[in-house]
Formats: sequence, C-alpha cells, structure tokens
Amino acid sequence: MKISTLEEYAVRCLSQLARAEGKLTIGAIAELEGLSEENTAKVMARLRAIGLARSLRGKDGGYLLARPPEQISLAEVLEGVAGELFQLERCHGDHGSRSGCVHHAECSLRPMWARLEQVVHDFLSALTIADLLREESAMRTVVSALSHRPSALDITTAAEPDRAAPSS
Amino acid sequence: MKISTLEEYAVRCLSQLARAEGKLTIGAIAELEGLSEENTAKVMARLRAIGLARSLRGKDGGYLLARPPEQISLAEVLEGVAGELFQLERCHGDHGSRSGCVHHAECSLRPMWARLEQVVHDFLSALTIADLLREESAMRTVVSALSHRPSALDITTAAEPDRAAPSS
DNA sequence: GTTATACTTGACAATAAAGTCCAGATTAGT
DNA sequence: ACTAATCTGGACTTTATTGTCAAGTATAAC
Repeated sequence: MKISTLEEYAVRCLSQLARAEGKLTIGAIAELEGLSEENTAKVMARLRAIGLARSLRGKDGGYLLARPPEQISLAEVLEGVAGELFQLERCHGDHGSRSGCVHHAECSLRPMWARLEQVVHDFLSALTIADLLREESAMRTVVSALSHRPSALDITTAAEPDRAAPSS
Repeated sequence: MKISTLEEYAVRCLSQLARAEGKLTIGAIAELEGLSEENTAKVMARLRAIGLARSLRGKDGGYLLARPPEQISLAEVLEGVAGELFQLERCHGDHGSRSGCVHHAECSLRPMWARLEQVVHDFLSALTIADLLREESAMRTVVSALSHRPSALDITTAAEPDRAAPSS
C-alpha cells in the first residue's frame, strides 16, 4: 500500500502552483520540485486532463490552477490521477481458476476494504491544496485535528465478543 | 494509492487459515482462494518470513497461523508484507537535480502523509484476522463502528480560516 | 510572417511488481 | 531405506509503472 510517484508529484506540483498564485511554466515547476521537465510535463498533462489545472500554450504560456486552491481537495487530486483509491473490483474479477469472487456469500473483506477506502477518502477530502501552503508546524496541527478518534480499539460493538486479550 | 496483490493475498490466505482452525497445505489454500499454487507458495513464504504463519515440511506438512487469529491485526499483515505503509522517506531522497528534500523548511506534505499513514494504521490495527471470519453483513457493522468521526470537515482549528466556501 | 517560447503527443527505455517454473530439501509412513 | 507428499529458494517471464526523448503544434511579440 503506497502512494504512487504520480500521485505525490501531482500534489506537489499543484501546491507549487498555489504558492505561485498564478502561472508557472513546466520548466519552473520542474525546477521548484527538482524533477525533470519531461516528467513534470507528464504530470501536468494528467492534471489538465482531470480538470485540476489549465494550460496556456505558446510563448508566455504555462499552467495555472483550474480553481482556487481552497477548492481543490487532496481526495480529488489523488483519486483523479490514480483512479479509485483501491480496486474493490478485485472481488469481481477472476482469481486464477475460479470465476467470480471466491469470497462470495461470506466475503467480509469487501466491507473492510470499502471502509478503509472511505476512511482515507474522508481524511483527504478534509484537506485542500491551500492547506499545503502552511508551514510544517502549522500543518501538523491541522492534520492532527483531523480524525481524532477516541482510539477505536474498543469496538466490541457487533456479534462476537471474542476479540481483545492479546496476552501471550 | 492501492493495495498490492501481495497484501490482499496475504490477508486472504491468513483468513483461510483462521477459518480452517488448523493446518492447510499450499494446494488447499490455493484452491480455496482460486490462486495458483506457485503464487500461493510465494505469499505463504512471505507470511512465514514475517512471523505470521508457521510451516511444517515434509509429508503431512502445511501452514498454520503463528498465533490465534484474534491476535493478528490487519496492520501487522499489511505492514509486514509491504514494508512501511507509505515511503515517507521520499522526502529524504533526491528528486532529480536537487539533493535532499526540496520542501525543506516549509514541507507541509510530510505531516500530511504521516498523518494519513497513521489514520490507516489505526484503522487496520483495530481489526484482526478473526474479524474477517464474520459474515459480510456482520462485518459491515463492525467496520462502520470504526472511526465514526463527526465528519472531520470542519477543522478550522489552526492558523488560517481561509478554507471552506466551495461555492462556484 | 518569422521567431522564440511553451505546451502536446506518442514512442521508447528502464525499472519494479506479479506470476510461473523447476530442481532441491524435508518428513511421515511403509 | 524407499517413497510420496510437501515446503523452499532461485531463476525466469510477463506485465505495469516510471521516466526519457523527439517531433509536432500553438501563441505572443516583433
């Protein structure tokens, strides 16, 4: 489980555009992020394709944010460049010999992955590109305010009570 | 951002061992999961390497869980087979021309990724292999009880108040 | 309209991940 | 011992992801 480089670069390039408060050329973004121009071009093309950046061609051209940075959530960025967060549809394809989901009726994995996806989505939805312009310390505060749950370790809510007790 | 096949297979194979309540051969696991034996062997070898499964060689051999399923969290499984959830160390390597993190002093991305990793970790830590044996509907209940935060969309906690307002 | 500056696009190369194959090692039962 | 069942480990193939390159198109400025 990892963030792809495309996803990370997308977030970073957008944050540079936000910081610049205007137009930046591919060359400038590449320089700011320490990436190659070719690679940066690819990232920006993708961001344009999913409607998060706009491009101006020709002399004096460059890229700008398609919307104010406060209106671009990180969820949009990551989900935009990478498709769905997870491929829940794994459950629907073939896995070797059998057709369809091997975990048919009793597939408890599906709701688990789905919920994980939602947890991640909720977290990312609450952050925008504008948030990334904060100083690292300020960001830490914002981000730790997010999803400050009461530990989540005591979910003896449903059916069986046979969890807990990691004793030996 | 996605779950690797190794991660998914690892979870599924462990859940089969838990369901079996004992020993299973690679062939049996492969059959149950609809995977090839070769691939299953690879997955199980990894699970053995990280101490989540034990193997018995020779005739009448097979695999068993190293611990009771209630004591194996999904976090352990995923982090075990995939290394760290994210490579936060991306910030420390080179990105093209520059050495070190291009987002030096003002790297607000680092706490963001770190917090995301923690959110995911917390979620996965609260679930065990034993939980995966529930029926799909029961699992849905358990899992939705996890991290039931009050929306997380109103985090005007820190510094700037310039978020909100996605009006146009 | 010519030129310099920039984005665009598709093809290619390098790398990493996923899956397969096979010869070897280990053990229970005979 | 011998055999059959079973895991083990390395090498190999296939596929997906990343990154690079070059030829092409658009636009502002002169």
